[in-house]
Amino acid sequence: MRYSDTHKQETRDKVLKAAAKAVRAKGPDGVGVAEIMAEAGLTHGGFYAHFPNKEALIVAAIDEAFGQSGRRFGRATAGMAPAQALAAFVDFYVTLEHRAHPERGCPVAGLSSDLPRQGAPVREAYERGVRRMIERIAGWLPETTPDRDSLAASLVAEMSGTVALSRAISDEAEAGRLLAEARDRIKHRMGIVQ
Amino acid sequence: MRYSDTHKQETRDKVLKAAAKAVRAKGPDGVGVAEIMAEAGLTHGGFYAHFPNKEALIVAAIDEAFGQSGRRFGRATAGMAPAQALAAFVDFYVTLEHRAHPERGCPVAGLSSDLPRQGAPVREAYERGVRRMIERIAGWLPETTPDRDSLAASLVAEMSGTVALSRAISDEAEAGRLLAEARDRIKHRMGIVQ
DNA sequence: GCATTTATATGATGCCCATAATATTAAGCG
DNA sequence: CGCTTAATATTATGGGCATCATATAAATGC
Repeated sequence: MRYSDTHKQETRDKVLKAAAKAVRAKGPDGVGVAEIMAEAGLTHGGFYAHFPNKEALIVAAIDEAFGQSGRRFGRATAGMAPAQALAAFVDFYVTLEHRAHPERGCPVAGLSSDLPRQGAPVREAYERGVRRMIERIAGWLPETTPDRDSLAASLVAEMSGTVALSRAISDEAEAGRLLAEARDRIKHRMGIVQ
Repeated sequence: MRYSDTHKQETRDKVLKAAAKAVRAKGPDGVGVAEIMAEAGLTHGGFYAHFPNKEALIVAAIDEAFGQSGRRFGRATAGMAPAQALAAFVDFYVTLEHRAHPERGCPVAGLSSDLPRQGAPVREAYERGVRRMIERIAGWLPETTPDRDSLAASLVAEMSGTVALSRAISDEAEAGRLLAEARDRIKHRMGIVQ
């Protein structure tokens, strides 16, 4: 059927958003084409009209996932001075909310161990996203900070590692304490002594 | 065929070791029973004489993997005073060598994003291992440290997060710099200012 | 040295997956 | 208004997987 000019684009977008969610929830290999299409309200047959193969979808989904969580963090820190933005970022990232929702969370926290096993195109998409995240944080650090990129990478490692670790702790209250203490330590390390 | 009394035990052990390796290399869902049995020099049929099902093998493999890397770290820090052991641990963990070999590395760095998707028994095995690792590190921290367990957890998060992050950086030299800088920062944070 | 026993092998079943070929459907042009 | 065309659905194919039933083989006890 010949749909409106924008229809295919809209469908592609729905598929992509479903994939970005599913990929974070179940990992690139844990999710199926048919499942994603169903989530988007379609059947699996039409998939290849939108993407050449599953890997291309995963690449696009990783980009989309980084884009989504980037925008989300952007909103949480909009209009703030660098130091405030940093603190707000930590308070937004290192939380029980983030622990509970990998499907809409940061791919670095949710996909770190899956990615090394993926093919080169997927790994490259992930690496691009990681770099963007490190640069964003580096930009918030005082210009006088020695080795800003290195500190930013270290902060990304600690924040994502903390959220990942908190997901291994089954007791929610205990995980909450772990996250709260980590927030304090991280902000302290950033030079934000509150 | 009736083998010597210890033969079945030995076979189980070979299967388990193959699984501990494979699970870290490919993730719990990325590895197949047949593949593991082949790695152990057997065919898939005999598997169910050793384990009731795949999940039971994964549980045992996670325990074994934590045990292995625990012993490995134990050897790297044997006979050292706590402060030296801590430093040696960091120098052993946060390395290109560890980045390059997930299959014999720490499960916290290599399986963090896979685990939340596993069934309860597997998650419990992982949680036990994580706790043992945190306790080991806490035991090395000075007794005067306030909140030793919390600092230990924070260090585990940063170390495992750093190794995981370094696996996303394709350029080895750049990954090497990231790891070297992280080692310094982590030891500094532990109070080991070298 | 043969029968019993038990570890491992072979082969089968049923399910899920990615991909592809073909069929169906309806929007909008003529 | 009906034909063309493009978007999506249906169905097919081939492979991989966990699990299980059955077959084979060899070491020990008699």
